[in-house]
Amino acid sequence: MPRVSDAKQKLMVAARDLIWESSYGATSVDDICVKADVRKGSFYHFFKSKSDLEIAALEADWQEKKAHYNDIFSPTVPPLQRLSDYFDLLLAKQTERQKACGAILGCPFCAVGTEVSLLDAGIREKVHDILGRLAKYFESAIRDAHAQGVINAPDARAKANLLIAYFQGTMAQARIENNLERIAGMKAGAFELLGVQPAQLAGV
Amino acid sequence: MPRVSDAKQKLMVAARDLIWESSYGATSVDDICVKADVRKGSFYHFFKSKSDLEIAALEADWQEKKAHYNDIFSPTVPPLQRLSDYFDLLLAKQTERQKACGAILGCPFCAVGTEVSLLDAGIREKVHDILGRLAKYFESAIRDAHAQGVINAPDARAKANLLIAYFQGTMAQARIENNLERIAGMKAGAFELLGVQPAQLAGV
DNA sequence: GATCCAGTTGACCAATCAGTCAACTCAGCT
DNA sequence: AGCTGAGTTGACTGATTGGTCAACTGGATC
Repeated sequence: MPRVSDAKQKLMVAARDLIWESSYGATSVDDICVKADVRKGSFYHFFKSKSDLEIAALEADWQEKKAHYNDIFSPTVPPLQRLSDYFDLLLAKQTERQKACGAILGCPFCAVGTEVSLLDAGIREKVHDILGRLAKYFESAIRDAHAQGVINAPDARAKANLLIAYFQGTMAQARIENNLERIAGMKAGAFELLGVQPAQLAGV
Repeated sequence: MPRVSDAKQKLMVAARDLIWESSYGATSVDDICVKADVRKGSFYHFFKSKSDLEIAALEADWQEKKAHYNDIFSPTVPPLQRLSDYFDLLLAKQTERQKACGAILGCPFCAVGTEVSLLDAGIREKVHDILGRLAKYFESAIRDAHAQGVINAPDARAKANLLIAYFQGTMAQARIENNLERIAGMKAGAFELLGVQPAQLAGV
């Protein structure tokens, strides 16, 4: 197999960043190529369309995050600690991005999903799929927390849906308002939503 | 003042519908003009840019909704009844739209806000402003409910933020998943989030 | 060193984009 | 009747869009 190329990866990273920092519709294939330092012909050698690239880029983005999430949501960690660690990581990442590009970007999956779900079924399904995977982490943490008696959530799935919706809504608000405080306050909001007693939070 | 024209209104309605049913970026000025049956020159007679039209269309959309909301959230209505009525109206409107265009569209303000908040400061501020006005309805209903002892929410503002975030997140999910059930289940989720005792819901 | 082929290149295309403009229409006013 | 000016019209522009293509490159295999 002659020639090793990192053009495909560079295109996916460039697409993720540009689309996150503006939008899918406002990001052109040319923009992505320039940022990735890859010529247009190479773009269409690796991806059959802009939509095709975005689907691959979303999956690659998730795969990268998944590794961290598997650590944070490890069953060896107390369930409320998992959620606390997750919100800490999220705040750190958003703060980092804010420093780099001057704005709060929110959730890259939800943002593009909301934008193109009525235009591109492939992207819609990919985003739906990825958000479903994220929900699984929340669900098992909630189920474990209920089993340990630190929260009352007989229906873990329903409670996870509540939490995920609150989470996504807050991320959307943070983006629209360009307001990091929304994200900073999310941990407290999540624990309030879960009905966590302050006593349970000692050391978390 | 010679000639009465409804072109401006027709353009705003067409823009709201087209952008809601696809996206801001994917909706062209030509599309809007065709749907409104107005020529391009007239468009730029009334609005100085596409962004300018969208800002006006968002405000017009809110003004139309505001009248209904003032009825639903009237202080003469019991506070939990207000919320219940609001979620009923929301479900009815989304169901109606689904029949008309075959998809769940979610919140028109949040969708466009998420899409363009990093590209267009004018639209971002308008969306931010409108979502803030909506939050006021929730806040006062929650404050009244707390005062009457039917829920426990000493900080009505914080609880309203929680509810609004859940609401917006659910609407985004409904759009991404094209799933009416998310909206149908939102009333129950909202009351669970508020910690409403089932006994308080008799007749609601 | 000939062959192979994944990867690269940049010119190219038709379609579409937001926005412009000068000419035109027509109801109300004097 | 003639003027005024808000509203209308459709052709037009230059830039940009997503996508195509034939020619080319260069490391690996035989």
